[in-house]
Amino acid sequence: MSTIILEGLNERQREAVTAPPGPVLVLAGPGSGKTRVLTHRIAYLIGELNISPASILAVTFTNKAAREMRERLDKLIGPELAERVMMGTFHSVCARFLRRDIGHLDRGRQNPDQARNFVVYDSDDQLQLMRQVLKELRLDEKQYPPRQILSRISSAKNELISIAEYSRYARTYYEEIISRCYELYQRKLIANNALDFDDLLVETVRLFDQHPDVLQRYQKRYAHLLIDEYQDTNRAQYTLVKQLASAQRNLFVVGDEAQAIYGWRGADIRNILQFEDDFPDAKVILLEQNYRSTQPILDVAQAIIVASRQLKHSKSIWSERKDGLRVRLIETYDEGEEARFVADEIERLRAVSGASLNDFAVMYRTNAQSRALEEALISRGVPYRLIGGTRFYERKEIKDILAYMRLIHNPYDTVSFERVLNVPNRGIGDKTRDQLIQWAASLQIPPYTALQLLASDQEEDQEQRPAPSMPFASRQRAALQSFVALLDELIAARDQISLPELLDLTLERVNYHEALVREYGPDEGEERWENVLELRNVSFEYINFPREAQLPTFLEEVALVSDVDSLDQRRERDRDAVTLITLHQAKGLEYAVVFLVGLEEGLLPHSRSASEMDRLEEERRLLYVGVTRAKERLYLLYAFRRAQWGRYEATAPSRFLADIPTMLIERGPARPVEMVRQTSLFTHRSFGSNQSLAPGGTKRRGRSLSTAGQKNTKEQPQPTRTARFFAGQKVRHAQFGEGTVVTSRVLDDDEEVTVAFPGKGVKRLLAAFAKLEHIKD
DNA sequence: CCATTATGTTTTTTT
DNA sequence: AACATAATGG
Repeated sequence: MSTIILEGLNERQREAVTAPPGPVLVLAGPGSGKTRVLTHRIAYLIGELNISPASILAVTFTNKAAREMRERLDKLIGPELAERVMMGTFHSVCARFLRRDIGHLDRGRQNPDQARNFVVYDSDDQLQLMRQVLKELRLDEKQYPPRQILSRISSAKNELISIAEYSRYARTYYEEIISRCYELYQRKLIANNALDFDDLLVETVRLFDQHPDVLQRYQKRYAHLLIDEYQDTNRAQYTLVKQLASAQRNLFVVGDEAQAIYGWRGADIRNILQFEDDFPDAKVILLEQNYRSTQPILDVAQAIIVASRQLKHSKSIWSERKDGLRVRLIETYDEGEEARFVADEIERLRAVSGASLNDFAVMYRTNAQSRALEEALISRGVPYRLIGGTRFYERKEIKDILAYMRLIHNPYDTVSFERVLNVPNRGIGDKTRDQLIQWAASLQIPPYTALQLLASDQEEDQEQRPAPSMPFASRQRAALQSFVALLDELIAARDQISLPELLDLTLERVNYHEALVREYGPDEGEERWENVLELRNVSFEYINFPREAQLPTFLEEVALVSDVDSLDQRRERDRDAVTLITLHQAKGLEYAVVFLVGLEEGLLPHSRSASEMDRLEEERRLLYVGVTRAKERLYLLYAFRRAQWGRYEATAPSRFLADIPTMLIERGPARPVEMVRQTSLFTHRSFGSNQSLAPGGTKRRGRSLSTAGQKNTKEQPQPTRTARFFAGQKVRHAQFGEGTVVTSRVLDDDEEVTVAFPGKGVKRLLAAFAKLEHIKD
């Protein structure tokens, strides 16, 4: 056995890495060396079992994870072998399969070669297309918000529900409308030779389903599958995995149900919970040792997660780093003070410990929360990097140029066509555009073909009046003709020059720099131009591809690579800066110091998730993910009031905070006294004391966070029985010894008590059953 | 057709 | 508060 493959792995990790081929489920707690296990597993398959790297397919959730895995594998087995392993996200892997085989599907049957040149629509493109759909169906956008319809269609696709099925099961009028939109939307996608994100998965599943011979080929080719973040797979992804794995059953999946946070986009936690039902002979391995965080941080994480009701595999994570700083809980007046606290604390810690700014991250639920933080950091001159937000590839100027590129690649793409038609302003207004579309529709040809017709017609009978079927005044005609001339020139140049040259030619021909300055003024115009130049830089990375492959490859990667892992960020990596990031994006990352801000009702849990149990539990897991990102220090923050849509609203601390035993937390106004505002203290105290009555009418004071944690007005169901246990009380359990009550819930005939036992962890018990006893202080 | 103004909407999270 | 779309007037 080559030692390097197993070096530095613990017993469990080794067991996972060296498990015989066949179904394997690795339940990996946060920080338990999951990526390590995956990479070493691949190395083991190649190095020990002599499996060809080309027959291994590793699927990750983000491009970033894929890249990281590849880098680590490089070091382990060398780049020659590593690069032959197929790695990528579900979406990018499917895109590659379809690039090759989409011709087998009916949508591509007529012209397989053209079908393979499909473009991938991002959410913005989808929106534009849906607008076209609504317009055509004469539906009011107010009544049927395109986003909402898209989200319903997306859910349907994620569940592999076809148009036929959807319309068959449509029960309400609204569903009926959606099914009609679904149908036309899909027809338009095909007409534009486009696939949306969901289609990448759905069409691949369909391909495998309808063409067993094709499936068989892929099954043979990829004899060993490894899937990361299995808890976040949706129905389509799950089906795909089963299809590919069903022949050889060499399926190695890694996941953690406690970190499932993508239910809102169709991920189904049951996929991981039922793995053993799907593969009864599966080997199941638990990775519980955490190498990232100190025990005090893990205690808080554990307290949050055990209060959940849904988790099946009880994992309890632990660390050898028993001592560490207690987690701090900070209340501030508003988001401004919250941000200033964070900025000050970063500066303070940096001064005393000499830590690098890269060691700090601030995490939040919604992107909008980054603003206050940015302001505070800017005012102190602390460099930061904002992950997500308006992504690079979603910026208008970038999308405009990309739309030109896509149109050059595929002039029948109507979404790009309409986007670019009057960018920059060339005198083709809404009316002219609609006329063109109408006219094209009446001839049953794509707008681009209609334009070509217009242009050729001009040449043939010059001086003639426009044919009656062409409803354009001469000025409009001229504008349209010059547009099509431009487009045709660029298309003609496409295969003659390199991608960067093509980009430059486009920018020059549309005078884009000048247009930006004209539209946005010199300052913002230049800033946006910088972004365009950035895109130009990216284009140089494709210069070594064969000429005709440069543009398609570029477009593909741009469509599937989000900013989290974009080239933009790659260059950023060595910059010393604080990271601002959403909780979702933070999954898989780690930082020495983490600030979790905005831990308030309505934000975490988010108000749109509060109504349903499953979504609420997902919010809890999101907090769990955030907490477990921290290696050394963790700060939990909430504000007394927060501005939303330009208006301040009083807030209540997140209910999840009430699940953390007080003794695990250090509460702290770690700010100078003069910063504490009288109003804040006063109002807050009265706010809190209103709430200090427990449901049963007994006072619960001080020791529990839950005193501050309850919402004031909302209906608290009145229990029929009075609670015997309250937060902060000391209790004794026969097996676990002495502990402190965290929360208690009265059930029909018993009481469910959550108790923190020092050294034993946090347990949920039924009071009568567990024979809990009170202890006098 | 375009610039200005009025009005409405947004914020959940992402491949 | 910030941004996008719709309405209005030049």
